Amino acid sequence: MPPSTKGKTSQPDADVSAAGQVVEFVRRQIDAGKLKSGDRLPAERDLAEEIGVSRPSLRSGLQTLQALGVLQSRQGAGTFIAGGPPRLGVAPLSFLAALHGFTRDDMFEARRVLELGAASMAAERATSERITALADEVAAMFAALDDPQEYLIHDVQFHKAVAAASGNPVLATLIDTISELVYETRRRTVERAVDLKESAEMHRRIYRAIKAGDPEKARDEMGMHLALARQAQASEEEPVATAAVPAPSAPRALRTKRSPAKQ
Amino acid sequence: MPPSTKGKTSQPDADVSAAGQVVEFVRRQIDAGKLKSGDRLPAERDLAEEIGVSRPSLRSGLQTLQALGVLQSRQGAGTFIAGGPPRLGVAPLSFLAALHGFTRDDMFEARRVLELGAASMAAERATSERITALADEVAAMFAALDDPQEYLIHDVQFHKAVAAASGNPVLATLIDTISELVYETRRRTVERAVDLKESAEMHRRIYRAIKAGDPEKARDEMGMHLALARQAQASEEEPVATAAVPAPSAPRALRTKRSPAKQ
DNA sequence: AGTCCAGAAATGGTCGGACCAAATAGAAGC
DNA sequence: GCTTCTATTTGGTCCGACCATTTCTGGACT
Repeated sequence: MPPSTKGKTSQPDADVSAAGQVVEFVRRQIDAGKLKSGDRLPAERDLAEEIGVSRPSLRSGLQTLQALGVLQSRQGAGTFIAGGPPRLGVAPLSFLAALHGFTRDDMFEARRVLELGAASMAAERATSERITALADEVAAMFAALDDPQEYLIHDVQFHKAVAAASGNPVLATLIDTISELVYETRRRTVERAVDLKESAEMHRRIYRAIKAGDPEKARDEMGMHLALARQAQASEEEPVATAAVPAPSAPRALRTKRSPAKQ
Repeated sequence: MPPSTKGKTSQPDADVSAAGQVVEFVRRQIDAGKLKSGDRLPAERDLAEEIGVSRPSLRSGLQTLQALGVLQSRQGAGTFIAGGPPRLGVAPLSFLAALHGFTRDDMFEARRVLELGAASMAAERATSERITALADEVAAMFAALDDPQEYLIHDVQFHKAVAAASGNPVLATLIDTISELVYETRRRTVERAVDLKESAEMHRRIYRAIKAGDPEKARDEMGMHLALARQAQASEEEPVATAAVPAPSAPRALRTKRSPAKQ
């Protein structure tokens, strides 16, 4: 058990488990530029041999990477590095919320902080392309005043566009993730939220502030908009807290397997 | 299209894969309150039978949950729901950064947005306990002016305390995650960062603004502090690719700053 | 009686092989 | 040339076995 023979330059993150080796291997390939977005990995059987682990172990590692959103497997086709825009899964946050009782207000507030910052930064440095994208979404919103479903799509798109206009991909990714989580809980109650005309006007004011390069105003306008949005959302609240699953299925006997000696 | 007729809270996300069933099963148990932080899951062999999948498939699902930070397994002991404070792993963001070329500046900027919001919110609603915790950290920092390592610990602790004082666990978790990622890359170059005395004074000013209940001032002070911190950090820049692999130094244009289209 | 330790049991980790299902590529037929 | 069908590739699932670590248990020792 020589603790030093591992002369590798690896971080203290010395996970020597088989699955860990796989994760680290892929990570190295990515860092070295040998694997990039959209690339296809070797077949599992080949990769397993190359890394020096069994196929089950390899799959264990790939499973981890898949959970992290790094990989995506398609049966019969292969395993690929995730493509498309940077995306952080909602699962981690969602589980965290369920375990620690994060409320929707908490989520919304965090989103508010992020979006306020994004709006401010967008006003400071948005490129003309980004600003055009914002304008397009505002126009689409006004054009969809009589179609709530369509309106909502462009509402979301507008906020994503603001996040993108901030020029910071980390911020944009975080906003996307939290928004998705917040949005997930209200999908049903779309229409009757607020007066769409009023809402569209607010978005237009945000857009104008960003275009004018006024960070404070952009932040304020976004703040007002979110305040109203949250209020509207709160009015349709329900006890959607953690333990609200309405008995999805039979009251299965769960604890009857083990020996009764316990407890 | 037909909105789920039932009042079910289940998403349209109908993953019927074996691993998916496991994840969903655990999720339900958590939502229903049958599993909570620190609890121990049944043995793999029992759980597999209960859910109705094979053990390999069960392990696949557990692997996913482990990657998400929901579970933690200990050989010989069992599998447990993650305990302790809410924590979001750095792995997802870290991989995303490696894949999409997020720069350290991007990270720092996102952190800045979050911490500014947290400081502002802390000033608005921090409880006396939280404020006391802040005071303790400030005191510890002043007491460690001659011990950079110790100082850094309390520096980090102070920022975590501010995040906690915001009263928003989502925000606090996000800040913790990003901070960890930012710190991860500079652990080595600790001491020579800045004048510790000056740094401690800045933290004290942040603390005072929060205690005084002045959101704008708290935000400003935090902003000034972070601006300086970033500047100091930038001065010790280096090729900080994640792994110190010899790396054929990919001639790709990946390591460049965000020159295109920005600013 | 209390304490300590070795062996047994429980439990997660790894492995090899086998078969199934989906997707793709290439040959056969029109 | 185009379509269609088959064969190969590839990921998904399962079984059974064995290993490594931890925990429990029973007995021996003080």
